Amino acid sequence: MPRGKDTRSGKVTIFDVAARAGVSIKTVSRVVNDEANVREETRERVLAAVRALRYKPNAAARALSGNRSRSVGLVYENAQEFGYTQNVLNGALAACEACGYALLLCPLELPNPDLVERVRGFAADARVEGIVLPAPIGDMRAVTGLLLGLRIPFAAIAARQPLPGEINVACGDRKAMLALTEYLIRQGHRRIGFILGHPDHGATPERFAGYREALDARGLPFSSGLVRQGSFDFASGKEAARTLLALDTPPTAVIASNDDMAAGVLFEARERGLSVPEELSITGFDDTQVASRLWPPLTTARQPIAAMAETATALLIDRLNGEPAESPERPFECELVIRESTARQV
Amino acid sequence: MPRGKDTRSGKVTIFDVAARAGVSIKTVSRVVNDEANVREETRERVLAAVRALRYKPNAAARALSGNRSRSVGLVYENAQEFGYTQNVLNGALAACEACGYALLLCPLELPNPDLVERVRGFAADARVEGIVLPAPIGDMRAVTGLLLGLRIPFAAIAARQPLPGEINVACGDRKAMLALTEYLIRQGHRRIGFILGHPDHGATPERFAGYREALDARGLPFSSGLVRQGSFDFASGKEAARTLLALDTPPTAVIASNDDMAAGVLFEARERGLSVPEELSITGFDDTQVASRLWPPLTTARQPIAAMAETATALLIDRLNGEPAESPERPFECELVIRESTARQV
DNA sequence: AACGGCGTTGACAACGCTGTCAGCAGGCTG
DNA sequence: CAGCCTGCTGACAGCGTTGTCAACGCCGTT
Repeated sequence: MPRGKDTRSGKVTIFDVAARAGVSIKTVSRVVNDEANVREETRERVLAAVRALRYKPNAAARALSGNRSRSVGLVYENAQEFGYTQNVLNGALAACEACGYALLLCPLELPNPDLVERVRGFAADARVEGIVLPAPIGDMRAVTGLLLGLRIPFAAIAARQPLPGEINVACGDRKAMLALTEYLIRQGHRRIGFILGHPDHGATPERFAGYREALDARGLPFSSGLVRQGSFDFASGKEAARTLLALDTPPTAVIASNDDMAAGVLFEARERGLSVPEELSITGFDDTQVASRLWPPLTTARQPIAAMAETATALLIDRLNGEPAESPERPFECELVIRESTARQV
Repeated sequence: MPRGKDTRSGKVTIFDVAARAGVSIKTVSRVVNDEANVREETRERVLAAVRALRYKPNAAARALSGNRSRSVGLVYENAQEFGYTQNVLNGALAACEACGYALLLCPLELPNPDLVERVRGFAADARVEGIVLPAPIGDMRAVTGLLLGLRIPFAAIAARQPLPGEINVACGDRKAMLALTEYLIRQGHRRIGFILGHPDHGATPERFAGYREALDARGLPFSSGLVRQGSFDFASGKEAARTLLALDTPPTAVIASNDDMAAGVLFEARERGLSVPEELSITGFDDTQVASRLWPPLTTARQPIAAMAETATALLIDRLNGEPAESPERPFECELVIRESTARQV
């Protein structure tokens, strides 16, 4: 008598399904895993049994037997500013759910001297098949090198220097920043401050390039005195604004490389009693949740972060399943969002 | 010859450890799982072998054999406002990491007609041993009833009606709101608006009770005309403020039951050209990230959400391991945080 | 008629661990 | 001194799947 005759508990195994469909467990396995070489009629008989018994394959047994955990990891920077990561998380979860994968999280406090050991431990403990690396992690050679050595596939989101052959999903930062800057210029601004993002992020030079390109295109002089280094967080935006607004001839507009820093600029402007946008125009980038909740709501560029994360994760899972997954040729597009933090300069 | 002699691949199994330590695999298992009845000297020999070989037990095999997945689920409301959930997530992850558990996520869009099916599917697919239910999920009978029926242990965070015998971790909302309200009264405010939280949240009536208690204690009349229903999100706070500020004699201060709604109140005040705090004092609750990034930064009550989530998760895992886990007797304490969104009423 | 190939199916052995139970000392009790 | 308990250890059988390989029937070919 075959195993698995125990009907009282909620545990339905592959034996129960096989018995009901009148086939061997191997055939059930084939059907459940969508393998070839099963007669159509047999497949349907098995599927009927699966439905009738509400059979769910046991994940642990699958993982053990097939040596595949069906889970991917998300290694992310656990910053106070969570808007970006929130979107990444939603996108990655959506892709995992669609493919029947689990998502395991590995928050990172940066900078972190034990970075490599932490990621190594995560990969070993969690036995993830692949890892999603949102910016700036995807550009950290310590991490990507480790994963390459461990032969753990990964997918980067918005990496600056995507490794050849590895998945990377980017978006048209440069183009969007160009449009954002041109918009300010059309509004009459001539002295436009710029706050760079975190130097490790791939998007940082891209966005800066868009800014410079717009100045060139409109024949405005570039002045490095109007550029400040930031690190994508509120505090760095505030600090950058402090020195920009203390200039003898301060800028009439400030572009922050993301929304969190723009919030810092806005805060600093308030503290100085500057009215926004009348005396200072401010823009962010990303259109995360914070952008529309500040007052005035931020003019910004909407980056489809969740969609990018979903695509990256889906591509990663494809690759794990042996399908040739190429990074999308055309990057995702950003969209200009004009709100009330910017005004015509008179 | 025993199995597991394969040294070339990175896979170190319990057999390798047993061979090196000169014991049976069962003894290695005992040591790794901290079971009793192992001689101290044997234990140390095994531990030495574990370290030398960098042995990590195979999670899938453990799960299959022991019928324990060593993972817990987090079912949460996937709202735009993510500050609360961000803190819950961090706390739950910390507890899981400390105990060697994995955390699986189940975001919920609320309201959701397929709620029960979704949670059922999550529990079945993910094979979690237990589930963490942050507010307001912990008060949804559809969910708790399902889990009770499935015999899946759970731990609630800030449930209004904690089920007897089930874990619930709460904090002194009422007391903190009382202090917050008294602070405003001491500042000279006499007409204080109040925006209720989401009716399904346990904290909502608690916070409201604190507000009323403060009015009573100070001999101020309670007027239901100064109370509005909200739902803990930005938009509901803004809408509530709209009707409060349109009153013939509008309040001089508005208490929002959380920071996100306070952000909405602030936004509405700005749109109406009211200066904060000069013409209107505003307070939030929770002290999530947004509170200190708005301008002016919010006076609020700091709720130790991450610590509560960590405690709830740790208690849940204790219970899963057969240890009698009681909800903490004394609730967590909130702390008043005075910032610039409130001022003396002259 | 014999043969090879292909599509389909099933028997059986892993996968790496934990649970169960039996065995073996050594000390204590009657 | 027998008998028993207690502490420690190991042999072995699962756990529920997938991978491997053999077998079968049917087809077309030689």
